[in-house]
Order: sequence, then C-alpha cells, then structure tokens
Amino acid sequence: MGRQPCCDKLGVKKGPWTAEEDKKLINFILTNGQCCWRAVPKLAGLRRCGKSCRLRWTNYLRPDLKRGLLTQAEEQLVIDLHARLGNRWSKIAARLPGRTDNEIKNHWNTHIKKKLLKMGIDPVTHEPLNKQVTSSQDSSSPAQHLPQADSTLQVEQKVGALNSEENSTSSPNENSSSLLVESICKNNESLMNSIWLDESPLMDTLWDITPKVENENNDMGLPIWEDNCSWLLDFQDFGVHDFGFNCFSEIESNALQTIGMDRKGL
DNA sequence: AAGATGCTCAACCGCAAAAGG
DNA sequence: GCCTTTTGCGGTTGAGCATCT
Repeated sequence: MGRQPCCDKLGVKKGPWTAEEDKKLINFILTNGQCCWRAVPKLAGLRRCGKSCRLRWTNYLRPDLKRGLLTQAEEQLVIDLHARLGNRWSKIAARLPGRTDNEIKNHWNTHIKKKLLKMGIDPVTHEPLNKQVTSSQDSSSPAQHLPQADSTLQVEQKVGALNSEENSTSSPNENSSSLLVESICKNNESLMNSIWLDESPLMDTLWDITPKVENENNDMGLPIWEDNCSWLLDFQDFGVHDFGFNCFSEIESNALQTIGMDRKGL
C-alpha cells in the first residue's frame, strides 16, 4: 500500500531545471500570479510536480531574492535566531529579507556549524563545548555567566515578546542565551534593534506578486511590484543570456504587459 | 596529469499542518 | 468532527566543482 505519491510519477521530470522550464514557470507566475501549485505544471506546460515548481520559484526564481553568500551581519543574525528558534529555518528566513530557508539551512550546515565548532561552541546548544562537560554540575543558566550589556537587555526584552508570540512551538534552545548573542548584540546593536523592532514578516508581503495587489503592498510602506522588478531585466545572477535572447524577449513582453512596465523607462 | 577527497548547494523526499468539503 | 487534498517544512542526497595529494 503505502502513501500516495504527491504527484503522478509517470512523465514527471526530476533533476535540475532547464532555462526553458524556468522561463515557462516565470512566465506563468508573472501572468497569473501564484495560484494552486498543483495546477501550475499543467497550466504552465511543465512536466514537473507542483511541489517542484513551488520550490524552484521560492528558492531560485523569486524576484526579491538576494544572491551570493550571507553577509557577516546576516550570518550573525542567523546564529542568534538559531539559538532561539532551533532548526526552524523558515522562521529564521522570514527575518532575513531576500534569503530562503533552504539557503540559510545550507549555509548553516556548510559554514556556520564549522565556524562555531572551531570557536568551541556547540552549534546545537550554542553553549561552549567545554562548558557542557560540567553543565550537569552547574545548574545556573548560561546568561548568569555573562555580564549583561544594556543593549543585550533591550534585545532580550524584544526577544521575550517574540517568544511569547511564538511560544506554542517553543524549542528547547529558546531560553539559552549565549556568548555569541552577547557579541552580536554588542557589535551590531543598531542592526539587532531594527530587526527585533520589526517583527512583521518581511518576505511574504514583498513577494506577493499577484498583479492586482500592488497597491495593498504599498499601503504597508513596502516597495510596490514595479520596484522589485529590475530583476526582469537581468534575471538576477543567472542572467538573460542563460535563457537565450529569443525566449527572454517572449517572457519580457508578457511580463511587461502584465505589470504595465515600460522597458524604456528603466 | 590524474585520481581522491572535500565542499557546496539545488533539488528531492517524506511527514505534518492547514485548508476545504 | 472526519476525510481528502494541498501546501510548507526540515532532513537528506547527489551532481558538479574545487582543492589536495
């Protein structure tokens, strides 16, 4: 018996996406907005599973994605958020505009984990590795070992509010302060403050690109769709050229019609 | 130069939660 | 409230590239 597959496996393509497939998906979403992902492959003429389309869009094709390595500040923020939220990558990603959960997860596993281990910090508990040996004898919380800087206090209060908002899914790591948090707070006070002050999800509204909702986004003080569309001209890092000129002109004309954008104006 | 090893990251898989009837 | 469908999440894999021996 077993579970029904998420999509009809027969005739469903797997593996890396081709430029042609990307083109179809982008074209479809620009024209129709994000609708039922299950229906997308059929409607867009793709031999892919809906899940795969959603993943490709959210992790690679979305207009608001930043490319390239995480900055130092972003990395520190990830570390801090991980200390509080654990492996809840989507929640962490929601607080880093332009970054995806997959990207952050990958970066964590390939870079940050090693970095922390090198520094003698357990990437799971965010506590010093040597301290853990004696932690069973020492019942005091990690925060008690640290001098509490004013900026840290402010951040911790905001985090407290955040945690209470999310306490239904609290992770075992949430209450542990860490040496890293301390240094992050000291070095990036303004960054941390701005982040904790604005707890609204940054990403979701930004990339809700259904054409008719532009003005609603604007009401929230967020950039309207047109402001985020410069990517259409260069297709981010993978470039227009990756699609071939012919296919791009087709997407471009459709996209520009959809969003009412005049290329000459850019 | 060539094979071995390590690293990165896009993509897949399976499960759980949410949504809809 | 139950069942089915759809979506979202986190863990894992593996191809491709870089570096080492």
